[in-house]
Amino acid sequence: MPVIVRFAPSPTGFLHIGGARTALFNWLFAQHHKGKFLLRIEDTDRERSTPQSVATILEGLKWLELDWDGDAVSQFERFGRHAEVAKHMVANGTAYYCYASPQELEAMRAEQKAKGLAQRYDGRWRDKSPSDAPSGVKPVIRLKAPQSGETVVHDKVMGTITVQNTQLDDMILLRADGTPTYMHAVVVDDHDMGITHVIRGDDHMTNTFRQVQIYKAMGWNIPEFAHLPMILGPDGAKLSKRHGAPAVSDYRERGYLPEAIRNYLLRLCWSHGDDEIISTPQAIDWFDLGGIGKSPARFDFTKLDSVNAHYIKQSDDRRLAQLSEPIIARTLGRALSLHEIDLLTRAMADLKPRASTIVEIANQAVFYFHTGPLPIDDKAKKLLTDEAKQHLRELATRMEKLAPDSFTSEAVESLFRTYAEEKGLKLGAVAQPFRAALTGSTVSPPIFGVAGLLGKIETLKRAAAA
RNA sequence: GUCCCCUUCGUCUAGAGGCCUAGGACAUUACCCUUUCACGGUAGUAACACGGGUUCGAAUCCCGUAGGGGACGCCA
Repeated sequence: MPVIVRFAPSPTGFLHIGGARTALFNWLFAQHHKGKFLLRIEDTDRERSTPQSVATILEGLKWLELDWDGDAVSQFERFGRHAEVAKHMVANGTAYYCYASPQELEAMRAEQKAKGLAQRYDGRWRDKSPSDAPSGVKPVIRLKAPQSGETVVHDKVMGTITVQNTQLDDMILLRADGTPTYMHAVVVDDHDMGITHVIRGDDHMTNTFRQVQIYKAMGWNIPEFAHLPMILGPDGAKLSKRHGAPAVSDYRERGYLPEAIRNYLLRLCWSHGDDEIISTPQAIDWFDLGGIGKSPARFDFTKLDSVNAHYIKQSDDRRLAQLSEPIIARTLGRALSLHEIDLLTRAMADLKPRASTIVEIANQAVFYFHTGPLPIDDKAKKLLTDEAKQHLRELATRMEKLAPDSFTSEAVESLFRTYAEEKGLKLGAVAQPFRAALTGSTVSPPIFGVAGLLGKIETLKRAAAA
């Protein structure tokens, strides 16, 4: 039987990084088994669902390159089918109408809480006959859940878990307005979509018992379940806005590469021996439910940085230039010319080993593109002593003699080395002021490479301005 | 409160009763490389939550305790 999985976000906000992990695992599982990865938007909550959220979520998935099969299914649009199934359950005796008002139920729960009891629906309409129905009240449909025995779930991650049926109440399947509850809609949709494996966050773990009861009431096949442990913030609390970057789009803005996010997320709660850097094709080949751990993982931004740094080093220079250009443009207040983008691309070999995000690359690259006076930071200014400037002037005279065509990093370097040797100086004594003059900073890519890239005219201009 | 789940270095994890003197990665410390910062290389610090069992032998199996997370909506 072919594998069919789904990712089922509710469109009430952005794509959460935890949701991205769930999507990734589903996608990987489908790829591994050459099955299908479907997308279903759980938008039955009309109050909170928005089209913008749907768009944001789809955009996030696309950015992560987690392509789904077919069109995204809107759960809300299937409400007729949900009602049909609920009514069928009433007809076959596994569900019933309940006329209790929300206020009445709230009072019931308050009383249970006051008595220190578990808060559960007490089944007050379970055995009443339809003739007892008050007129003018729209009923909800509730599941007639088994009141004895136990419900067992064989989870692919958590193992076999059991709950006593006395712990579960008669949940609502269909609201008074005829729309389905989440619990009901998930089961009907998963069944109709032919979902074979339900892979989701373990906040749904205890819901699974109730969902299994619906499958059983309808006599449907129960899919396999795999519940993924939560992703926690660095402090061990549930990952949220407070931790800085809950949304997938945050990572994009901060200069992370999608393949790095995928690799990092994969390694949270899943492992393949000691392997850390795992390419996507390799991940597809290796991914299995058995490799998923049971305990929740904390999100570690530092480790993400190092994974990202790895993928940046591997990345194509042209792509990196394209990705960093908009950030440089924002700093400069103008777009880069094609010629400048070409320069940026050629600088990338020196830029990328010293950056862990695209944003860092961009920040380190800005100095190449200053056309006006170069801003020089305080540390760099201290390097430009009178003595250093004197050396720079002499060196400039020597550099003047190089033809523009032979103004290469090698040529400039050997010129500097010769000069330092003649004067009995350490290379750093002339290279550092040179760096300050060309980049305005004490930290930069190798300075002779910078000079070569900048070219004779710009290099001498900056040296003279210092 | 009731129920369900989880617990190995600071963090992510390897580990399926003897291969464990508990391995790897990130972080961290020292050194090497070096024109700066990085990259890279070498070495080091650092963990089986606690208490009982079972067993010749337990990080691994069982039972408690503690801590953490989740669920208990006409939200998803």
